[in-house]
Amino acid sequence: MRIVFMGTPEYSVATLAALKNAGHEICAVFCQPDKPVGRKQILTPPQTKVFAQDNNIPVYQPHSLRDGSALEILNSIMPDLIVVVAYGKILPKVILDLPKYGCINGHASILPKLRGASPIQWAIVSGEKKTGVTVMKMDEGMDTGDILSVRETDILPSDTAETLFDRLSGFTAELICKTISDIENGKVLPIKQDEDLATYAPIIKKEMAHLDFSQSANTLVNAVRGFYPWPVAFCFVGNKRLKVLSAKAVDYKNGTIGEVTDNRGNLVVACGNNTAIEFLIVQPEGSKAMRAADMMRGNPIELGTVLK
RNA sequence: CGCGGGGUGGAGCAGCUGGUAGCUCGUCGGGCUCAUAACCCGAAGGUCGUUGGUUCAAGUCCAGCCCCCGCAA
Repeated sequence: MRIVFMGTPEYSVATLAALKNAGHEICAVFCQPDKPVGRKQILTPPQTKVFAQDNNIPVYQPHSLRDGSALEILNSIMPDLIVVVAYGKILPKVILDLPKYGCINGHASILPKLRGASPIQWAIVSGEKKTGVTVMKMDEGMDTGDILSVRETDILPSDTAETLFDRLSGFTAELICKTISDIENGKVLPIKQDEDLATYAPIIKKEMAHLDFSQSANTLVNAVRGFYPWPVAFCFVGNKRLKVLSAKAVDYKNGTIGEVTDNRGNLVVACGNNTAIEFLIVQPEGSKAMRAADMMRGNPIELGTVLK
């Protein structure tokens, strides 16, 4: 099949590679423009662009899909299908309608749950027991298209957004390829989404990862897992930021909300509902990540200190 | 020139007013104990990021360079 692929980050690359390996003709890759990254603001190309260039696939990075030039390009390509995975832009109707088989999207949740930009993180943060990927026929709404196929996976206690990204990235690649062959064979059965069950996973802002110790320890642990490796859950010790990369719920002994109740060899903080959380891996401002016990050795936090 | 913290034995840190390095932990050996993130004794392990400078003498002052990190974007 003649396919145009739209996707930007590392997460999308697995699908792009799988499509190519499946023998499809990737006519073009669309991705976001190169962006300045990090402290040095080094202009960095998206991972899908790197892959495309390595494989001699034409790359387009339009700032907008609505100014006509993208449509012009697509018209000249006349793809059979457009595959979208984590592209980061809304496709206008004229583009949705252009390919013979329309546009399909791999979304990292079991729709209609967790529509939106950050379904993987929110699945963990909100304490879901399972999640998955959905391939849908795109329409004009945000992740509202008819469902073509689904694959589920359990969220393990050891999962973080990082591990889940990994797993779902692979699932998406497999499911997209399978769904495409089903489309070719006329075997797909589009299913409408139940609007009443829809939930949303908004784009994540750093402030959302600010730990609120009035919540219960399990909720906070979920935040730590879901916001890893970005933006990383954090709190403040005095006026110093402390990132929490790994934590677990432990038995509550005493202490008011946010109070350090154990600082001997480990770091335990009292949380809401008479729960307590132990920080395992932390990163003090200006330092690298380290075990909490190590930090306490060189920079102990006194018992009774209240973290915010 | 966006703001800021930092590079010291395996880990985390101290060493701010210059005179060859200290703390907590870990490691190794030994002891004590029913037992312990317990305690006691002993040991190994550091060209103090790098280059140059000031000085009788620099981890400690000065200049340049490299690297790591928080914020901001």
